[in-house]
Amino acid sequence: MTTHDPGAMLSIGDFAARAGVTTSALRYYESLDLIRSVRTAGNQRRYRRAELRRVAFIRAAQTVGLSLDEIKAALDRLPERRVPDRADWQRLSADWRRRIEDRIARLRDLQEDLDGCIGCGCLSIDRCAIYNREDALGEEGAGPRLGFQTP
Amino acid sequence: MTTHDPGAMLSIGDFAARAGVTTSALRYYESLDLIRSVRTAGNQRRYRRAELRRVAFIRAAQTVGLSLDEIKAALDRLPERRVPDRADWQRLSADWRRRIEDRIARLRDLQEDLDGCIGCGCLSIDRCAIYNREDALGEEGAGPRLGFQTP
DNA sequence: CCTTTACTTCAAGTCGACTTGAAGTTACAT
DNA sequence: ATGTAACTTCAAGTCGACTTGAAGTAAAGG
Repeated sequence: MTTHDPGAMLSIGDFAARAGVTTSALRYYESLDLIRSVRTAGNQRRYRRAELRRVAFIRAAQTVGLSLDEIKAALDRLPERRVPDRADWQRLSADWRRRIEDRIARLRDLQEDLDGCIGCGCLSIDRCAIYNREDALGEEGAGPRLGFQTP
Repeated sequence: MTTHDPGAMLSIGDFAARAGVTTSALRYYESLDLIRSVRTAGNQRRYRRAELRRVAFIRAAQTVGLSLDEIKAALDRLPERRVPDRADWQRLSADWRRRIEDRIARLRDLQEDLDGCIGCGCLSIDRCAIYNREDALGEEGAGPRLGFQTP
């Protein structure tokens, strides 16, 4: 901690500690315009407490499987001038809840199929429900194919 | 298709087509000992049809968020000599179902929290349930932090 | 026999989300 | 005033799961 002035803006170290992320992650987020900071006379970053909410949103959104690009798109819909209020966040989180529902549904499907397909040791792979679930993979660029699809 | 002999082993191209993955992915899986092939006199790979089930398992497991390392661990518990039977696969899938349940539970928690926390626009980030959900992140090596946790 | 298509290996490239390191600067506590 | 912890930028490294490309070999159809 640098100072104890209650109303002061936070240094990157303090902010990172409160946000539960590393300072390098914060700089990275800022480079992507996900969060903002102001600078001191000596060029150091200072954060408003309201930015904590943005970071919280980013981390939570990530655990639901959103990419930083998608998160940026969501955050960009927040008002520039005023501090986002309850209604703003609610608009965002509605979108989000649909995603969670979606993901849960996918997992449920997979689990149901487990009972009837791979679990049964069947050989009819071409007709296997699990197997034919994700068909639109392969053939388009580099990088991990699976691991987490953000549909 | 190379030949129409019904009982023949499959070339990598045919196998890939049936499995719905690319040939390069198959070679990669083989390099990790996830699947096996035999070689022709001319050093080309030939696959038994039973291997299709392994690939189906791999792909399905990936959609649930397992890494290839974890999948290998699971597959290594299958018998070496005989072709895996219904009981073998069922033993595996039981383990698997627990993982799916786990993942669903996590998402449900997150969704519940959404109703009370970020959605409300609260400022008490330090007490926020979503925010404090994933604390054990940061500080251990490179690579993506989030995106999908395989706990 | 010849041509095409499919295969072989191996090294290097790719993507997202950061981290790490180097070289230098600022701010706070004594 | 000074030591040191915290900060600055920028380039390069990392991880998993593949893909891409080059250079060469094999197999099937005509």
